[in-house]
Amino acid sequence: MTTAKRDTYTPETLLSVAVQVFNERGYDGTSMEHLSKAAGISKSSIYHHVSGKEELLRRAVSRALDGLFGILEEEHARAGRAVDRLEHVVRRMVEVLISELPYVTLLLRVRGNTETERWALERRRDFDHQVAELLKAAAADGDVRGDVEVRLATRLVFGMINSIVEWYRPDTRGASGPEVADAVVRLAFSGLRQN
Amino acid sequence: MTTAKRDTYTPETLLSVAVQVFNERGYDGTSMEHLSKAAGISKSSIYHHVSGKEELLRRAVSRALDGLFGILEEEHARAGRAVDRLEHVVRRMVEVLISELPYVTLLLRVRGNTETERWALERRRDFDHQVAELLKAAAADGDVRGDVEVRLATRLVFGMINSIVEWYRPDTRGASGPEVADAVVRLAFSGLRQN
DNA sequence: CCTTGTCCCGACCGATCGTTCGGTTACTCT
DNA sequence: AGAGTAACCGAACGATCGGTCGGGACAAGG
Repeated sequence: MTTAKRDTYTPETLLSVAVQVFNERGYDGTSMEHLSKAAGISKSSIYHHVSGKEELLRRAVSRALDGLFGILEEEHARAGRAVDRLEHVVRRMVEVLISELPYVTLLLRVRGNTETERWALERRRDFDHQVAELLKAAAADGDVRGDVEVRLATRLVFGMINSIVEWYRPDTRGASGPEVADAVVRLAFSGLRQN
Repeated sequence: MTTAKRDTYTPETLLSVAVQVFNERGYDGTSMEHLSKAAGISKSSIYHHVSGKEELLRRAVSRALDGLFGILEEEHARAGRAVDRLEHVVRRMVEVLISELPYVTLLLRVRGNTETERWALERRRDFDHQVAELLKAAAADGDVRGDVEVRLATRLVFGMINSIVEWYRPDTRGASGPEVADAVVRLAFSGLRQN
């Protein structure tokens, strides 16, 4: 059997390169030629590992979505007061965004041109909806301010969180992951919490 | 002279159609064939009105940038206490985002593949920097909470504002423009203001 | 009438797109 | 050594890309 493979390209190593290029040039703006140059492999060789460009996209957004949906299954997201569960989800969203940065970045830029992209958009909407329900429950408990519509507040907080992919870079000596998570929670909840 | 033109296509009417398609499919994902179908005009006829695909992009992002930079020249953005000027800029940003929605949407999705896109990114950075200076001044006045880094807070508030283009639709009976502006200001500043 | 200029079109250009194919290299296993 | 196969490549595929070209339809001015 081939238990010990030579460390050549695998779909995973190829994926990490592809996602990086996708994020720099945009998915539509990236050609297979671009990918082959970045990976140091011939264009046709890519097809030995993956079925095509769209499979790379599907693998990437799947990884991002798995990370996000995993949050909802964590204990702190399932038990306790709604507002506390919400805070946990928000903090963990930031952490997942940062730990899976390139994959989530790609997910958040999907437009819906292909079947894969539309599937990704649908799952995203599903996730957003589940978090919105959490915020609605917190509002029903009276733990969240009532002068801003729940639906609107959800979208704005999501916007704040998701914007992290536009500027966060792990190498710079700027704010670290936990620092960012703290800042987001503080900023979001000092606006959301009832004083 | 041709003082009274027939109401055929102009660069402006063409632009509004193009921007809409760009936002649906992405700039790179939109072909001139797509544009010609959407505009009800032949592909080659488009070149009678504009020099090409990139000019449409340039016109669109220019319009968005003009709207944003116009805010900084308003009196309420130039005189008064820094925190009040900041609040005015934030509110007006939301209003401009909504009034010029498709153009700003396109601007915020630019990636930097062409010279035009890189120019747009540079002007965006310039605008962001000027608003960040405003927030820094408000922090120096002690009007903004000090437990979140200024640079980080700026980016998060920008993220919240800019996310509006991802979900706001003028036709739905959801929150209206002023309502959204109020919500953003309230959410952002109850987290930013010193209590 | 004829000219002039605007507006528009189908046909076509070279380049590039994502993908396929035939074949070569290089490693693993017996 | 020889067989088998995973990894890789250059060349080429049909399709589509952004853009060009020569000319037709039509209204305005003489």
